Amino acid sequence: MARPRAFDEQSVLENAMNVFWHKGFEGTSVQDLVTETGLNRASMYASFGDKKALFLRVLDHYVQTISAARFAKLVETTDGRQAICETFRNVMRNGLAEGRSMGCLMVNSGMELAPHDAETAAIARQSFKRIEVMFAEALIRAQNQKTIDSSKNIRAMSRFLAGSVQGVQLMARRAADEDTMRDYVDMVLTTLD
Amino acid sequence: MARPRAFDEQSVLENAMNVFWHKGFEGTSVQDLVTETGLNRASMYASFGDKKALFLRVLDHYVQTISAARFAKLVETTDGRQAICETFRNVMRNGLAEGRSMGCLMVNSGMELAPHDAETAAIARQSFKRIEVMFAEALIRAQNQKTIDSSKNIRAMSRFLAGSVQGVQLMARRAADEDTMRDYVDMVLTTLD
DNA sequence: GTTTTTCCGGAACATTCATTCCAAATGTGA
DNA sequence: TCACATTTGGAATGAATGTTCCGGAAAAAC
Repeated sequence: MARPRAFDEQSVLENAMNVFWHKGFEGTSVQDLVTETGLNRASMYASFGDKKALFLRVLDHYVQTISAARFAKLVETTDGRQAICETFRNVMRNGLAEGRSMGCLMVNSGMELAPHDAETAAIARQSFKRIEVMFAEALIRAQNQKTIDSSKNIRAMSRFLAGSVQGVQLMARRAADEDTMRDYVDMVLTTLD
Repeated sequence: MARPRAFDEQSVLENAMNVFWHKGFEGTSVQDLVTETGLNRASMYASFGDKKALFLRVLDHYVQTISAARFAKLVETTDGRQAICETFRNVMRNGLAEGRSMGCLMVNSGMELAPHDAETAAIARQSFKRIEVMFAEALIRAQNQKTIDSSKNIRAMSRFLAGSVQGVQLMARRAADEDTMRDYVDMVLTTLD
């Protein structure tokens, strides 16, 4: 048949993701991508299309790997209240751990591109909605388990929590100190009482 | 003496601010600035230095005008609790009003540049701190006025409120719908109870 | 070993980028 | 009115941008 690809698509996406995540879309040049992925220019265009197309692939990859891992506990943990608490702790821990301030690629991209790029705006909006739904489901579980009050407004609460988790990502990107983040998260979680 | 300037520095800064605010630092080209300010290329470099220097001037201008106006009620309103509530409503109203999704230039810039640019990172951090202090002072007032419980931890609360106000700016930039923003803000304000 | 199909390396492309330069224009003070 | 100091317009700079193209390399199938 023909010569097979010398690169692994997943690991190329992984590397490209790190560049975009760190530098943003506009801040990343095609040269950066070539250098960091080790992939040849021509191969990149042949396999992924232009910069924008690659970026969208990267965004998808981010959702399926990083984002999925970050919110895994939120859907898996049967104890609804614990699911929420652990998710916030998880996001905070990640934010502090990732050496250079990264935050969340989806939040960053939404902020940078949403105003000019309808495509990215739609993806970010959808991503936000999904997180909102996950929180809502955890809240319903918690109400059934009697660990949060039944009078709480699920929709308002889930919107609040989804917004707040983005607040944590924002602080992480700006490399806020640990104390500030911890105070913020603790206060968010008091709304469950 | 010599030929006087044909432009007003303040209005140039105003126009430049709108461009940076809308498109971000990397997304804004010098050509954009020239076109939008109507100022000549040479005059721009002579009066403001390079792109980065102009950006820092713009950031300062933003703090002194937009940001100051946005948080005016927070320091002026003697009723501490009302000051906080009105500030959130104010920020939300601005976020919804500014046609194209803008958010807050300081938040946007912090997200975009903080990881690579220490100068901007420091300015953003300082700006965040100032807001935190304003909330703290309003909270203390409120405690003295017995409109919030004296057992509340001022430092944690002020950090939470400062973080949350940025959450609102984030939603505004991503053009979240009004209902979602309102639910979010209402929930933030319940923490005062 | 030849053929065939794809991939890879790197040069080449036009465009845009931030920045600089210079001559002409301009208004002020003498 | 004249000379001076500074701004202004626009061209020019060179580097960096995203994208394409082509000849040679590589590996599977015959």
